[in-house]
Amino acid sequence: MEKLIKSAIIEKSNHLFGFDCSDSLIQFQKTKKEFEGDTTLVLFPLMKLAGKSPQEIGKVLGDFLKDNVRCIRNYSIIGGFLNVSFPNSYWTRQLSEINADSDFGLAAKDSKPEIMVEYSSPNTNKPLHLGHLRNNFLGYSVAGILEAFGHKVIKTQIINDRGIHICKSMLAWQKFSPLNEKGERENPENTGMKGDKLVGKYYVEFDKHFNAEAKEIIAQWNAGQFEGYPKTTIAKYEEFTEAKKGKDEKAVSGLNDKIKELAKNETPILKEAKDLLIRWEGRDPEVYLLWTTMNGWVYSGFNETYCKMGVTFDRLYYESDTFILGKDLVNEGLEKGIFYQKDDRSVWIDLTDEGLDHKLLLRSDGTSVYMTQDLGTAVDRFNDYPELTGIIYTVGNEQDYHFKVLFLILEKLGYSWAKSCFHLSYGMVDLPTGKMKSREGTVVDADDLMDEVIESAKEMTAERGHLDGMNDTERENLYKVIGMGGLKYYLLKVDPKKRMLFNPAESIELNGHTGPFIQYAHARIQSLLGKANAFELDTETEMGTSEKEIIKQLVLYPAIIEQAAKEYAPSVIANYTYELVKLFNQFYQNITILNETDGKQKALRLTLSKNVAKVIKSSMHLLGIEVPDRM
RNA sequence: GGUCCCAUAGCUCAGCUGGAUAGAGCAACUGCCUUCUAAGCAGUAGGUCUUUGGUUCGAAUCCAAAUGGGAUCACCA
Repeated sequence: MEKLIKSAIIEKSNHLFGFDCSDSLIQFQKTKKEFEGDTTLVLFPLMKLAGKSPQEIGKVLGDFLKDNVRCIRNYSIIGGFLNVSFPNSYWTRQLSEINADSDFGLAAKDSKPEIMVEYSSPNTNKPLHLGHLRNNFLGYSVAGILEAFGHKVIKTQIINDRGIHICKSMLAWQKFSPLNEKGERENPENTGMKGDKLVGKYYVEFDKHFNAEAKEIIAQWNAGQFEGYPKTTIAKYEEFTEAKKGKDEKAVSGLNDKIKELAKNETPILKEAKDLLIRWEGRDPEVYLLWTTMNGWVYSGFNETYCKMGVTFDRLYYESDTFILGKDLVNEGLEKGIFYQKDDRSVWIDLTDEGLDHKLLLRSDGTSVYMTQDLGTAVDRFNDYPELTGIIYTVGNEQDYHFKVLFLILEKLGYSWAKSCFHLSYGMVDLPTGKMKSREGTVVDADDLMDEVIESAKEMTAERGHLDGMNDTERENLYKVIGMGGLKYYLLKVDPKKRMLFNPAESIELNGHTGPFIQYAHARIQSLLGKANAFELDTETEMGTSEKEIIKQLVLYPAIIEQAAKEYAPSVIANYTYELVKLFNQFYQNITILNETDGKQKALRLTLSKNVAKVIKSSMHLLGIEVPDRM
C-alpha cells in the first residue's frame, strides 16, 4: 500500500511541488495510537525543497492521494505529519488474504541460496551448560528463520573431538578411574552416569593433578632445585622472579601466572598427555580404541541433551576428519608465500597490514591449532556442498577476533566465498552472582536447568492449569512444552549481540513478557475455536479499532521474518509475537466473540482469532517453541 | 598498552536505516472472575536515554571525545 502511495507521489511530484522528488524524501512511519490513520507520511523532508509550510504540503498531498489512490478516503494533518486512513474493506481484504494462506509469512521453499548454519560445537570434555543453551537455541532458530525466508539451510556442528584436551581426560580416566570387582574402570553402564558427565569428571580430575604437580615444581624451584629442567625454562623462571621485586600486587600476580605456565609445561602428567596425542596422531590402535570409546559415551550423552533441547542437525563435522586438510592448506599457503615459517618450523601469518597481529597456524612440532582446523573445516564444507553460498557460525563474541582472522585468511587463500561467511556473535550469559566460571563451580548445567524448568512448569500448571481429561503422557508433554518454551523464549527475546543476565527466578516466570504468556493466548484461542460453529468472513464487515490494530500487526509478519533473517535475530520475531499477543489479549478481554449476535461481526472476530493463533504458532515455531492447544 | 563490544525506569529488556508526548515486563500500589481459559485485562506511580561537544529544521538513534563495564591480543580450544 505504502509502495503504491510512494510511486504515485513520485510520478506526479513535479506537477505537485514543481520538482522531482527522490525515493528517500517520501518517508512513512507507523501512525501513533493517539491519532487516526493507517499510515503516516513525514512532511519535513519536503518542506525545504517545496518552500511551503507543512500544512500546505499536507493539503496538496492529501487531496492528491484522495483523488488518485482508490483506497484512500481520508487524511488529517497534525504538525508535520500527514495521517492517511484506509477504509475498513481494505483491512478485511487483508485479513481475508491472510486467512486464505496457510503458509502466511513464509517465502517459497528453496527460493534463495543454500546456507549452512553452524551452532553448538561443543568441547567433548565439558558437559553442555547455560551458554550452550543460548547458542543452540539461537542457531536452531536462525536456521528456521532463514528457511522461512526461503533459503535452503544445512544445520551443522563441528565436534571438537581431537587435540590435547581430549588426551587429558583419556589419560585421567586411565590413571585415576577406580576398578570395580569385575576389574572394569568406570563407564556409563556401571556407574549410571551420563557419558558426557563421566568424561567431564575425568577432565576435571586431570586439571586437579595437573595443578598439584605444577605447584610442587614451583616449590622445588623456589627452594633452588633446578635439576632435570631445561636451561631456558630455568632462565625464564629466574627472569620472572627477579622482575617481581619491588612490583605492585597486580604485576606480581601476573608474573606468578607466567611462572605457573612454565611449571605446568614441565609436569609429568602433561608430558604423558602429549605423548598420548602423538600416539593418537600416529593412529596407535590402543589409544584409538580408547578415544573412540570415550567419545562414544560423550555423544550419547550429548544426544540426550539435544533431544531435550529440541534441536537437530543435518550434518556433523568432526575435527578429527578435517584437521589434515587444514594442514594441507597451511602448506599450500606456505608455498604461495602467504604464510611464513620461523626457525623452529612453526608456521605463521603476518596480518599487521590489516591492523592485526601475527597468528600461529602450525606448531613447531607440526601439530595443528584451532585456526588450522577451522580452515580445513570451512574448505571441506564448500567441497561437500557445491551449491553452498555461505556459512553462519554461531559462536560467542569472545571469539570475534578469531573469526575476523579466519575469514581474512580464507580470503587471502583465494576463496571468494569467504566474504559471505558470517560470525553470528552472541553475548555471554551472566548470572546474578557474576560470570560463569567452570573452575569456581558456578556453571549452570544444561540438563539440570532444563529439568528444573520443566519441574517448575509442572508445579505451576498443577495450580492453575486446565487439564481435565488429559492422560499422564499428555500432561508430562505439556509440562515440557511450557517449561522449555519459557526457557527458550527467555533466552531468545534478547538481542543476540548483547550480553544478557540470566535470572533463574525470571526464567520460570509465567506472567508478563514470557513464553507461557504467548502459549496461553494460543490455548485460549484454540478453546474458543473449539466452541464455535462454522463461520465465514464477509469482507464487507465493519470493524472496531482493536480488530484493525490486530490485522495491522498480522500484516507485518512477512516483513518481520525478512528483518529477522537479515539481522540473524530471533529476538525480532519474539518481540513481534509478544506485541501481537498483547493486542489480541486486549481485544479478547474487552470484546465478546461467541456471544456476539451479529453474525458478520462474529465471523470477523473468529477469523481474526484463528489467524492470530496461526501466526503465533508459526512464529513460535521459528523460535523452536511449541504451542499447546490446552494449558 | 593495542583492537573490538556495551551503557535507556529500582531490576530485566524493546526502540537505534534521525521525526509527534522514549515503550514493555518484573517489583510497588488500585480495580475486574455468576459471560468465550484471570498464565489475563484496566489503571496509578516510576526517565537530565552515562557525560560533554558536533552534524541537523529535528538526535536515545549519526560523528568525536571522556567515564564506567566487558571481551580479546596463547605453540588452549
